[in-house]
Amino acid sequence: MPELPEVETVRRGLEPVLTGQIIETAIIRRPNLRWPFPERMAERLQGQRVELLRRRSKYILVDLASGESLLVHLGMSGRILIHAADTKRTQTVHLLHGHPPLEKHDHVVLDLGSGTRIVYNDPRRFGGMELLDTATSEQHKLLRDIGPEPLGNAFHTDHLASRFEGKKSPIKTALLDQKIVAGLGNIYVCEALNRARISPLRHAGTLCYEQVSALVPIICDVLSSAIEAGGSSLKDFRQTDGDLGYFQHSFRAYGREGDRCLNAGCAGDIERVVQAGRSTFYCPQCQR
DNA sequence: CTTGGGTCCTGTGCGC
DNA sequence: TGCGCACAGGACCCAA
Repeated sequence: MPELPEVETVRRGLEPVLTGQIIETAIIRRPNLRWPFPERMAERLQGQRVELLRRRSKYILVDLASGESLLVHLGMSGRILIHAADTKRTQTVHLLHGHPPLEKHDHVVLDLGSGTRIVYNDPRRFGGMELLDTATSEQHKLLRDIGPEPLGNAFHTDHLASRFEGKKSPIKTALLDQKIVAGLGNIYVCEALNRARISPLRHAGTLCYEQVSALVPIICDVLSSAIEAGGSSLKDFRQTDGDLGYFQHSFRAYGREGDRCLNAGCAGDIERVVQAGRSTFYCPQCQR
């Protein structure tokens, strides 16, 4: 599910309610997600003050006063929802903070000093959590090999061109490779390639410098626009307040099989092919 | 080293 | 109505 824009949307939703707050209680309701939860995770979270919320690629990092950071990945179906303390319900139902009952797949719950409750829900459990040292977080196994942030200064034509040089795999696959550039997933790769009019089937090494140069700002634009729209909601994704993202209304390729290509002057139709086991949507007419 | 395929897991929607 | 299958936003691991 969540690619960089969705993860950034979640980070921005959490930032104002988590920053400066104390995690009073951490409830961990199963032993693992994709991998086991860290040793004594609840104890290491409880009583900690949240200093900062960061994002690296598709990971959210919650920096704690202890010098550790909670790393969270949402996998395909992960969701984080914020439940504000409900004083009205607290009075009428005599609950501590009036939170609704937990649901299926609510795996981790953080109760804050403010009474706000943060709930991590993930039906498919492809997500994961880790606790790592804040100071050396960039060197952690999960983060150290990840390529530059696409919205940062290190992502530029020279970088991408050198990573594509001699590469035999299709550019679609190359852009999904987190070691080349961080945060892109199936949707935004399809969208960026359609807008750049580059075929997803092209071997990455065959792009000329001018094409790479055109692609870089298109990737930035697609991601920035999607963040502004609160991400894309296909089925599961929700912002932290439960709202839908709405960038899916701006899709020009993803999920539009059989529909007309929206690129200026193009009369082609979007087709679906499978690459490396994943659907690719593109216009064979204008994407070359 | 690179590359492609299988795998983890649950839910939904479709054709029959 | 019910069943089986395909498919879903990710990414690790391993064989070739």
